[in-house]
Amino acid sequence: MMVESATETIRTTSSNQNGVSSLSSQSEGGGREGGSNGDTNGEISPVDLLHLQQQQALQAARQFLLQQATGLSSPSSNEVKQSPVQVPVSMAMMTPQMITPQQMQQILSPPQLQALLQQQQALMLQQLQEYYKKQQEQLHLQLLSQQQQAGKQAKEQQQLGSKQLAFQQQLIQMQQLQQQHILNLQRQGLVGLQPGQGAVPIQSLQQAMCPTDLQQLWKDVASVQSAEEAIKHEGLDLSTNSSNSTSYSASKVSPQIPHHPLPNGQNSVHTPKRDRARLFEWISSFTKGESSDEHLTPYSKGTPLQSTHSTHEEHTASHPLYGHGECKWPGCEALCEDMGQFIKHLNSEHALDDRSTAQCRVQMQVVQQLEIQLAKESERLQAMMTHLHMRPSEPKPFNQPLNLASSGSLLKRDSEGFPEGLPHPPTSAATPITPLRQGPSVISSSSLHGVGPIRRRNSDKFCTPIASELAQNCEFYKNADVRPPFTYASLIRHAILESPDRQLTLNEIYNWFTRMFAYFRRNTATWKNAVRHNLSLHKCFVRVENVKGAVWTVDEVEYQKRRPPKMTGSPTLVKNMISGLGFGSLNASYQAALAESSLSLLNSPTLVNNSTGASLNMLHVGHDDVSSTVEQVNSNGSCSPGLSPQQYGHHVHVKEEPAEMEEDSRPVSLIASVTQNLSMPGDERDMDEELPTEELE
DNA sequence: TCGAACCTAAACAGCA
DNA sequence: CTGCTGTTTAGGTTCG
Repeated sequence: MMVESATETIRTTSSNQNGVSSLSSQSEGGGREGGSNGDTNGEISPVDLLHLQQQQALQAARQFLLQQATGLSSPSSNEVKQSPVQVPVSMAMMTPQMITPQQMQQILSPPQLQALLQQQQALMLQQLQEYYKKQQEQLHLQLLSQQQQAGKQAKEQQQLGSKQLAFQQQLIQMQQLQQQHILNLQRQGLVGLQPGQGAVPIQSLQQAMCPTDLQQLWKDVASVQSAEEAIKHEGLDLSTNSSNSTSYSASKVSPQIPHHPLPNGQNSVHTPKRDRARLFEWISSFTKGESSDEHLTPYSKGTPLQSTHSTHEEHTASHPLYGHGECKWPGCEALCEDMGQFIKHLNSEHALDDRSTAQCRVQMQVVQQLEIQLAKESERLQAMMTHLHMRPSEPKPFNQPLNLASSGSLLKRDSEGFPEGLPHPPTSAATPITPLRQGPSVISSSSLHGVGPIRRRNSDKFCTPIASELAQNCEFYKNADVRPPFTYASLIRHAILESPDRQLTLNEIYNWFTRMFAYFRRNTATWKNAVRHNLSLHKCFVRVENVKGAVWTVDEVEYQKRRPPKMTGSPTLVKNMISGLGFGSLNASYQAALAESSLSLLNSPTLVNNSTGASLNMLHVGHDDVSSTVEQVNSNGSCSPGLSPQQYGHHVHVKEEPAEMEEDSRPVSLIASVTQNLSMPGDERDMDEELPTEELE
């Protein structure tokens, strides 16, 4: 996705600004120039011509690089439209160290980078080939014109013949040189791929983009420049030189310098002097911070780096290119004892020359990629937030579970059905999303309550166990008028289990709701009715007549049984959960969640062995482990610790039983309770599937 | 499409 | 009579 758009960006930039045609037009200009030279100065020697051609070639190649870099700094409208958050490269170039290779490695995924680079490689190679082709045509034209001249002047025929021969030889040499150059670029990764070439050596880009490699990459750029210098100064002799100096492992990936043209579309057949002057203008416009300041993003604006840089970098106490006693120029790492030495080093080694400029361009490219990536990620974030109805302007809590964000009803399946049993993504249990949420100031809109119920089972099912979720977000729910992502049943159960005696009166349940959740401080009639409804409806809630009145308890077995663990939703999740019992390399919080999940899973009747008595005991033990250990650990601490494990599940099916009966039934086994229950014909709820055998089978 | 689970609303009864 | 508690029914949504 990102690669697509990135290349698209490049393409649009190129097409908009004559990127592709600039080379050809340039070579055409060069051709005309060479042609006129040939016409007017027939005396020009082939060697001079060749030298001129070479210089033109070098100049064009350099210009080509410059155009790419310049094109980056002037994003087209498409780019702007495409990535509103995009940061202009100009200011990034001022502080090349702002985005380190490590950061780049972190942000850009290797496949993305690789694909992008390959695209750019292909494009660049294509253009280079095109350029060389033009050069060859040019030479042929000149040859032709010379031949015509020769035809007119038969007198000098022989001389010309030898001249032609020499010229042709040089032409061949020139072609070899060009091929060598392309090959050389390919080796260095600057041009890596023939356009039609499908198979690309898949190398680990991550490895390629590790800091050391990036440094090497910088050095490589420098070597390219050196090679070009060599070409310039040594004429034809460069081939061995450059290829040797750039013997570079093909497995390395160098950053591709895309072919962005000059923004003004100028042809670049300038003399080197003029080119440098323009280059200096171009760079100094950044270093002076004139135009770049308006491009500063909130991220970079006002940072120390930026501020020091925008003043006068050479004279500030701290230099963005200087740190830890060494030069931070990409690929340099020269040790400088003090700032003065560094300044000296900077001025001598990183003066305004082709190499530094090329490095600047590469850095710009790096920044550009990062910006594209940032824009993409920002877009994604926006889309996600929009999807979750959590636009940044909205004061809704970020930590709000997905389901309740959309409507504001209780979740359909909560941790109750898969109660603390299922593993949950570390979103709420292990990962610190919490800092992102907005906290107590969050007051939900009326839409939260006005809209009908929207429940999502899945998130409820596999997300957070109520205990850990509540433990983590206790304060949040207390203050934020946000509907908790749990079912009434799970909340009631949690409230009861959290109580010292694991039993609550209805009013105490009400109080727990209002105490724990700001949401339940209004619309009391509705949710209280729902609570009562749930208490009555679910068999897992057992009403016990106490001396002080009726209290409600939880039949954990029934609760677990109530919803058989349908793990169809995420088999791998279950698998991982089970395999995660080893708790190998997970972090502590997630281990806790896993432990909770695993224990709960063990409690699940479907996973327990089927022999009645043992299973029941096991059930009890395991279940108590979950409830007393996990729940208490994970709850917000209000649980009373003094309860014996056997207290769970003892009040099973004592509904409508007299209080003393309940008291006596405490030590009684579950079987006894169930048997008792069987004798109650009125309780139909307990009749279906309540037999112990069924329960355990 | 169907069933399960859940939510909401409401009717009703019993009791203090 | 009122309010609380508890039960039951009905209708709706969501999801597998």
